[in-house]
Amino acid sequence: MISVTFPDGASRQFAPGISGLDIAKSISPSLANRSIAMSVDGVLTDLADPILRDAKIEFLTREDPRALELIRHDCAHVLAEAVQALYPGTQVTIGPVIENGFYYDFFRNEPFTPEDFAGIEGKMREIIARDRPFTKEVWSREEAKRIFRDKGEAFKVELIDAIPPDQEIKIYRQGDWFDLCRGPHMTSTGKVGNAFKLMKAAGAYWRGDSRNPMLSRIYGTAWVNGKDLEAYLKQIEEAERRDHRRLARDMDLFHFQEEAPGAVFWHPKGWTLFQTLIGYMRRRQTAAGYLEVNAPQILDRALWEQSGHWQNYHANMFITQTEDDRIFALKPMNCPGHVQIFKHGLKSYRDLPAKIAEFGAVHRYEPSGALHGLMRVRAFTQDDAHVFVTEQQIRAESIKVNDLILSIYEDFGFHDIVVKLATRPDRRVGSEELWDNAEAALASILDQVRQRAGGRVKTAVNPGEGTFYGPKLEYVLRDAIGRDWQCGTLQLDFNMPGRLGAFYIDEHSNKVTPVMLHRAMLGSLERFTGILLEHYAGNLPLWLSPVQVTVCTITQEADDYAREVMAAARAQGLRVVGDLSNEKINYKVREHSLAKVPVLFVVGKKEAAQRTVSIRRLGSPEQKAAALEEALAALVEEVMPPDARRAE
RNA sequence: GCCGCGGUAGCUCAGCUGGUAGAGCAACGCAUUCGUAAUGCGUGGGUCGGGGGUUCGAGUCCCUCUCGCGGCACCA
Repeated sequence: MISVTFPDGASRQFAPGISGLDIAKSISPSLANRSIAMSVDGVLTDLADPILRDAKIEFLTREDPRALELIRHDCAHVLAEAVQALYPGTQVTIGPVIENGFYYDFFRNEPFTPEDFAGIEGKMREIIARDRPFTKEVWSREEAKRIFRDKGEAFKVELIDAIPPDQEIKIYRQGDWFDLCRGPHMTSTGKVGNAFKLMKAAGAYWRGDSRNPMLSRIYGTAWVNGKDLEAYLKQIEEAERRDHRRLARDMDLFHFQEEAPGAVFWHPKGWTLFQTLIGYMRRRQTAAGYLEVNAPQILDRALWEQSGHWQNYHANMFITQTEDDRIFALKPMNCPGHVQIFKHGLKSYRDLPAKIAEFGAVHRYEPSGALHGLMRVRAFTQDDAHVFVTEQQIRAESIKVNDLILSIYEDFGFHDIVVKLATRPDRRVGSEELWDNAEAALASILDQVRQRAGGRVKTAVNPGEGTFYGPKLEYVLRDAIGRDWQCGTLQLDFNMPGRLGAFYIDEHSNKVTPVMLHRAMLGSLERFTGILLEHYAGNLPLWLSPVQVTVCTITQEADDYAREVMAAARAQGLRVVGDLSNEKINYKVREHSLAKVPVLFVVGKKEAAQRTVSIRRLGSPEQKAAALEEALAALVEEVMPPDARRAE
C-alpha cells in the first residue's frame, strides 16, 4: 500500500498504481467531477496518472490559478486540431503556453491571416463542445517516428529525435486527433471553455533560428471565464492608449519620417523633455565624480578594427567614404573614443578610477524589422560612461555605479528592479581565463547588490547574453503596467583597454592595463523617454513636463492679466504657455487636457480684478482659486527635480 | 533581414466587383466674449507613399522599391 497525503494534512492508504481520478472518486464524486488535473508532490500531472509511491496529492479545479496554464495549453491543442481539420496538409510543430495565452506554429505554404480566425475559432468551439477526453499514450520512439512520418509531419519527427533517450515519447489524444506532447492536460477538451480568442498571426522561424524555414504562428489568449478575458482585452486597450507614438502626437513631442528611418525629429516640447532628462542625469553623475567629454562622431575604420567592432558589427555600422577613399564609420559605441581620451597623456595609478562620461550620440544600422518608435532607433543618445580602474577597484566602483543607477530609477518612479548577470556569449574575444575572472567578479558583485538592496531588488542570471568583450549586469525595470525594460548596464571589460593600448603607471613604475567598466544608466535616452511616457501614460511628473502651466483666458478682457501671469511664471523658471485664443473655456480645457498639460491657470475678469488664478490639475475636474503669488510659489516648490529637492 | 498586413487632406478614416476622390476633426475667414473636456456659419486644402506594367480608362489589378504596423530573428 502507498500513503497519499492531502492538502489538509490527512492521509489515506491506496493500492500502488491507483489513478488520481480513482482517488478523487473515493473521496467524493463531485470532487472527481470538478477536478481537471492534480499536483503530485508539487508537480502538475494528468488526473488519470497512476500514483506509484507515497505522495502529497492535491486536486485542481478549473478555477485553481495553476489550472490557467493547462487551459491555455489545451486550447493550443484544440487550435491545432481545428487548423488541421480546416486546412489539410498543414503540419503542426509546437504550441506552448506564454504570458497571457499561447501560440501554435504551423507549417503551411500559405501563411494564416487574421481573416482565417473566425473560421478556426468556430471549429475550435465545435471541438470543445464535443468534449472528448484527453488520453495519454506512451509510444516507442520508432513507432512514433513512423506514424508521424506517415502523416507527413516532418517537424514532429525532428522533435522526437530531439527528445533525450531517457525520456518517454508521450502522445495525447483528443478524439481522433493526437499530438506529441509532454503534457499534462486536463481531462477533456470541454474544460477549455469559451473564454478564448485568437489574437494575431505572425511569422516565426522553426526553432527560433533565422536559417530555418518560416512557420506561420497563430497567437491566442485563453482565460478561466469571460470576465477575465474581457479584463485582459481592456488591458490591451489601455496599453494602446499609453503607446508613446500616440502620446507623441497628442503632446506634440516628436515625429519620424521616411527620409530618416529610425531617427527622431524632436519638436520643441519633446526636446525640452529630452534636455530635462539630460540635465538631471548630468547633475547626478557630476555629483558622483564623473567628468563629461565629447568624442568624435566619425572615426577611421582602423580604430574600429582595433577595437573589434568592425569584425563583430560591421554589418550594423553606418560607413562613410570620403573623396580620398578613406573609410570612416559613424560611432556605434562611445568606448573607443573614451579610451583615446584616457590614453591622451600618461596616466598614473593616482588618476584611477577615471570616470569619463558622455551623452554620446551613436548610430547603429539596426535591422529594418527591429525599428519601433523611440524604443528601437538607429540614431540615439546613451548616457554612457567608462570607468577606468585597477583590478582592486573593480568591486568598490561597481557598487558605486549600482547605487547610482538604483537611486536614479527611484527618482523616475520605478521601484521594481531586477539585476541580471549576463555571462559569456558564443562570439567573444579574450581568453577563457579572463572570462572566468570577469564572471566570477561580477557574480560576487551581484551578490553584494542583492544584499545591499535588502530584498528591494531581485537578481537573476542571463546565460550567454554578455557582450563580446565582457560579462555584464543588466538593470531591468518594471513599468506601471507590468512590462519589463532593460535599461542600465554595467559591463566588466578586461579586453578593450588592452586591445586599444591603454595603460597606466602603477606604484612600481610598471605599465599596467586598466580594467574598464562600461556603464549606462538609462541606456538609450530616446528609448527611456518612450518608457517614461508609457509608464506615466503621458501624465509626466511636473519636473519633467515640457509645458508645466498653460494660462487660459475666458474672455479677451483678461488677456493683459494673462500675459502678466505668464511673465511672472516665466520669471520664476516655470515652463508656461498661454492660450489667449478666441475659444470657449470648455474647448481650451479639453485641448490642453488632451495635450497632457499638468496645470491650467484659468483667468477671467474676476481673477484679473482680484489678481488670482483658478487652478485646474490634469485628471481632476476640481477648481481651486489662489492668489497669483501663492500659486506660483507652490508650483515652484513642486516642479523641483528630485535631486534638487533632496539638496534643500 | 524574414512572414503577414498596411500607406487616400495636418490628424482619424470611408471609397463594393477598375469609370479620373469623400466625411469628421484640425487650419483659415467671419460672427460670438462665453466660467472649467468640442460655439455657429463659411472657405481653402489631395500628382491617393515612389517607380514601372496591364487596360480605352488604375486610388482600385500586377511587379518593384520605400516607409510604417504586428510578430520572428537581431539588439555591441
